[in-house]
Amino acid sequence: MPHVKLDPIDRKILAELQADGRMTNVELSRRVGISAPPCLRRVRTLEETGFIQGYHARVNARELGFEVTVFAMVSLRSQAEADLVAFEERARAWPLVRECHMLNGEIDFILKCVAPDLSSFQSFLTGELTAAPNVASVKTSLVIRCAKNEPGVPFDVLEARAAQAE
Amino acid sequence: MPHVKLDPIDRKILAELQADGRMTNVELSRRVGISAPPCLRRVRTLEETGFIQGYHARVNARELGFEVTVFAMVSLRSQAEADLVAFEERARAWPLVRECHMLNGEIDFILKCVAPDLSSFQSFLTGELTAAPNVASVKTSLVIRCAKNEPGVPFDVLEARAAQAE
DNA sequence: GACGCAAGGCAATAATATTGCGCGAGCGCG
DNA sequence: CGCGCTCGCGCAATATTATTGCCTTGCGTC
Repeated sequence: MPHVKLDPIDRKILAELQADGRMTNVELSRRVGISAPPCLRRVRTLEETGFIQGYHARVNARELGFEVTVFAMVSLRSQAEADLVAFEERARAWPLVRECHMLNGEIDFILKCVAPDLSSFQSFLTGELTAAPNVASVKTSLVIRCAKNEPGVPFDVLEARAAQAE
Repeated sequence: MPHVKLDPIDRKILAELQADGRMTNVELSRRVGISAPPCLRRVRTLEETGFIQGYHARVNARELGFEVTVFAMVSLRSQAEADLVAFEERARAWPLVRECHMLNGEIDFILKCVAPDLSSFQSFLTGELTAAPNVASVKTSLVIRCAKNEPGVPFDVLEARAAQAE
């Protein structure tokens, strides 16, 4: 059931919309080489089947006053499934936490956080995160600068693999 | 120059477009409470001033065959600026690396990587990353599961601060 | 070769984006 | 106070785009 086969046109559509989510359907159809109506039908299908999960504007966090990005490495006391889930739910409820990934190894979770400034992050850290139940230790690293930020999928790698599959 | 003042309508526009980047301008104007033409003019201004940096479709990496996400913590031998920049440029060129952040503390960089499977990640790890000049050590953590992934800005926090500023 | 499906294109229509223009509110100054 | 300026809104007209219906084509099967 997983991995319904996509043809090269579908992959091109995904690549184009990942790069520019507001491209008009006319422009998109031109780029992928078919006319507008079937192109739109493909896009709708990709949305319905979950290949496209949504569209978002990327906003400039710094300009909006979120000067600080921090990665927090969290270790828990108990790794029982119920405790892991409890922590995940807590993480989802914290607005400053934008991502929460469960990891293997020493560290149980890595959180990507944003905050207006260092002091508001620190009050979150001491008042909420380290104070949360079952949290054993938290190590934080401040982001000095961001050299690359391209969430999504490397479509060039995908195409290379698709060519292989021939 | 930074931090031009945005009014509540602008912030609402940003919040709505962050949540749904393909919303039509008429729907957006309805939600923020003004008519379509001035709403579109505001959006254009937000784009030109860099508050909106782009629009992107969020695609399902797993469905596309990228089963593996890994965080790699990289330490360099030299932290001279030229060497940091050299590493950043290398990171930008690796397709599997989707994010590269420079950190304070022990670890110099954290990379967020995706790969079709573990073996292709490991070949990247041993063949490219640890083999790169100036790389002293790399510690990797496999993502078991993702509990939260909402890149962007918490607009509820932003509104709370804006209310404070009154 | 006939049938049926899947996918595309064309043409018409509906919806949306975009532009031009006039209006009224807020503001600084005489 | 009142003039005149500016800014941002809304309305109306137009251009562009999205969407639908329908026909055609290619292809695999029987």
